[in-house]
Amino acid sequence: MLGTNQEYAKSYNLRIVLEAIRTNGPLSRADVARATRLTRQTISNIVDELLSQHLVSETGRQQGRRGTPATLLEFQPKAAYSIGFDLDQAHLTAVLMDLNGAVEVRYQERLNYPSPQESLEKMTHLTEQLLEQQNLPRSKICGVGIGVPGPMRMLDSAKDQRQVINPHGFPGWENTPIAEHLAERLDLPVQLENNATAAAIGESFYGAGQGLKHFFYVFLGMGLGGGLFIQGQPFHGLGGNAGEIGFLPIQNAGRYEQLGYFFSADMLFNMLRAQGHDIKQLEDLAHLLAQDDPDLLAWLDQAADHLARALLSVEYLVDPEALIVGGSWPVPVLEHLIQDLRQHINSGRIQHKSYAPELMLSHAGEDAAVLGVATLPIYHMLTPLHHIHKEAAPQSRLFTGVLS
Amino acid sequence: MLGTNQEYAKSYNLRIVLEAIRTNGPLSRADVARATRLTRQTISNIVDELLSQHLVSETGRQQGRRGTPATLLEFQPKAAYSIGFDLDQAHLTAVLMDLNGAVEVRYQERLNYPSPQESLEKMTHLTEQLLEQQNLPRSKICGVGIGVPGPMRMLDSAKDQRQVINPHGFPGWENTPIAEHLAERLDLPVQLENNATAAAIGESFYGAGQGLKHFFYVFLGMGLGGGLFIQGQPFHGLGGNAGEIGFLPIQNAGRYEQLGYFFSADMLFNMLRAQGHDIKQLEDLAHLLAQDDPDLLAWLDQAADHLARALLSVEYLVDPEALIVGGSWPVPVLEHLIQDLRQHINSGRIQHKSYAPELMLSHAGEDAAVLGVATLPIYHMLTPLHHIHKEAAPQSRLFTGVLS
DNA sequence: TCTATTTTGTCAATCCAATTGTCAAAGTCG
DNA sequence: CGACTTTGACAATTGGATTGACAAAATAGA
Repeated sequence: MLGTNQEYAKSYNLRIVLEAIRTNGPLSRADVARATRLTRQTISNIVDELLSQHLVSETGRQQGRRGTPATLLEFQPKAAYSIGFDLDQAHLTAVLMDLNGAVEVRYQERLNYPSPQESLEKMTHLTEQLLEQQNLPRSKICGVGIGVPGPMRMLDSAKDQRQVINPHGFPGWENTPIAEHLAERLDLPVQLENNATAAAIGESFYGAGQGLKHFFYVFLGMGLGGGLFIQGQPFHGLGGNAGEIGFLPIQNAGRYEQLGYFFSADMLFNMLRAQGHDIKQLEDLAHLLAQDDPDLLAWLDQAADHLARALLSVEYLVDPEALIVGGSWPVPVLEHLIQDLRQHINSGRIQHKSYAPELMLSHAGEDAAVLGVATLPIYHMLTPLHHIHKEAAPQSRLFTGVLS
Repeated sequence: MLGTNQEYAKSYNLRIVLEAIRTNGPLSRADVARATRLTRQTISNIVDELLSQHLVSETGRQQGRRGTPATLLEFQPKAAYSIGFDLDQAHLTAVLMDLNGAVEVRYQERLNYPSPQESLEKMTHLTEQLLEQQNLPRSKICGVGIGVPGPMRMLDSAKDQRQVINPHGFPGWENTPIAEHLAERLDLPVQLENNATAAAIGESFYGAGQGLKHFFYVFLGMGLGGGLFIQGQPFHGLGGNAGEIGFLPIQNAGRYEQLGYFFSADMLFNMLRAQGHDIKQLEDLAHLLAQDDPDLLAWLDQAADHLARALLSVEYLVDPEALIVGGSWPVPVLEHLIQDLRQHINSGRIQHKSYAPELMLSHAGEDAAVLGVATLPIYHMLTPLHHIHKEAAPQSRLFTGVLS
């Protein structure tokens, strides 16, 4: 229960102005003033600060209308960069992206259940290498995001601090404060998030979720994850497990089973191998689908049936604008699943509803997780503060003078 | 995407200070300053305004510690009153309550599917009568809340304007702008809410939900309703139907059925009457339960089984702190249902979780709906603004000078 | 008992960001 | 070409939080 003051109001306005230019730009100062209901003078002052930080630039003038031609302001995506690392049981994927989400460098390495220590080494080394290769000063990196599979534990709900716990089928990672360790080594702010939520954040910032207030994100990787977006913000719930539909108990043949059970890639691989298929990784599923393999199709259909029921619950409980399906599955397989899902959901939706959430495919493609993870520091730096009281200060390394 | 300024920051601080005193009072100015991280001087100024509006009063001094004895400030619940009307197919219930939620007058009348016109007449008349009886000037009424069963439609999501649509089994009420009509007649601000959400708001403000950030409220009346609280605020979703679990499709014997079907009081009454019981209204169920009536027990158990699955979905999707069960059922029947629910939920929760939401009974008792409805205007008047931008102005009639 | 210390709440002055008002510049409309 | 619009900056004002100082009133400890 904290009060606020001018300073916090200012940092709020700063972010609002920057966000307006970023998402609707190019805009003139007068445009921004109208959009935010602040005065032109106020916007002028704020824009001066943004210009001096090179977060926006003046690009051209708008002619054709009456009056003085307006000076157009544009967001400068190369003002800073972000690094994302996505870790799972079999890969380390890294990405360097600019503030617009454009990938400058992508790197991927196959791993075999890496330990936290090993991962830490690799991430440290990769970061230094990236900075050198791209000739970027450390001060231009606004932060590092790490994505891990599986649930997190809320350590300090005020600070939104979280830790990895019990990542499903990923031994050695229990209770590892990996973000703190990497932050110390790199002297950069590091954010940790489970890769499903990170993908949802990425989708909301750059992808299909742009502009949506409420949506649910289904993340398909080696398992099943989910992320819930409410009021334009990721929602974690009490313990940080909101949206984790992988653990959802559903009734199957009379007894309860976790929904994630029907989406275990390991189990699918074993089943397919037993049928004589040569399957090593998720990418291989695209081949099988192209051949209309009946085993895969049957598995997909059953999975869709169960998932559809969970999504119906989401629809009626949360009443969202969209259900977005993404993850590291090959895109054709995702598309097939979405078709299946659509059928199952429609047959379950009895009530004649005047509207229904849209079921759509993630824009990010198979790299949804890394892209999401890399947006974490950007999101924290740029997103408008939703609470303007005295604690809502963001921890962005860059532009602390401006955006804090 | 709106900016903010000093004025909005001030109205925010005003509410924060009042809320601190209301919920944690009595407090000294210095206490409030520490709690809000504002300066003592700022608090002094704000408190002066609250004193002049009689929203708080100075009550005694705190001795025993070092230093000047602190002047204690206390919330003044009689500074204003609120009127609530709960309408359903068979009743009109009215309540006059003070800002602490204490009921001054309660009135109930049995009705038989009243039309909007008839209800409007009755509510207008009752309001005038209440004011006269209690000798209250109109200016002391901060607003009127109306509760109706069934779903609403979001008319203007920015202004949170909503209308009744298709109330289940309540003909003549489709698309009725009842709130606007009553507001015009009474010249008072009127808020409309479905009674399940209203009950949840009441519970969060005065009852078991006090202090909880995220909870789900199950409302049992003539049908099944629900309300979702997120970040301490009622959450409506895109179309205003979030939490409406009555429409949730669940699988039963191979085909989908709406969850509300298993909670239809009309169908229960018919069934019990066919068994020879004399049942007219919900209150009569208490008798049957006291006799351990097997028909009722079986019905309750089946209902609990289905509801438990929905609540499991809530648990895993939203990760709330509590699930609260309330409504207009007799309290003993609610208690029995909760016992049943607890068993069913525990048997479904496979994952070994380190914590689980608490399943609890509403504090409000059988009047949960009216009490919740009457808190609507109070909630809107007192609750801290969550968005401090230029549109978040509250429409409270009273104290507009202060709290807007 | 007396002094040092702590704490409260107010007064006065300052600070800071948004607002108001004005105006020159630069275009379009008729 | 003159009337009108629109932009963006300058200057002065406003309003609310902050800072610093202080008197008053209590307790702790000698």
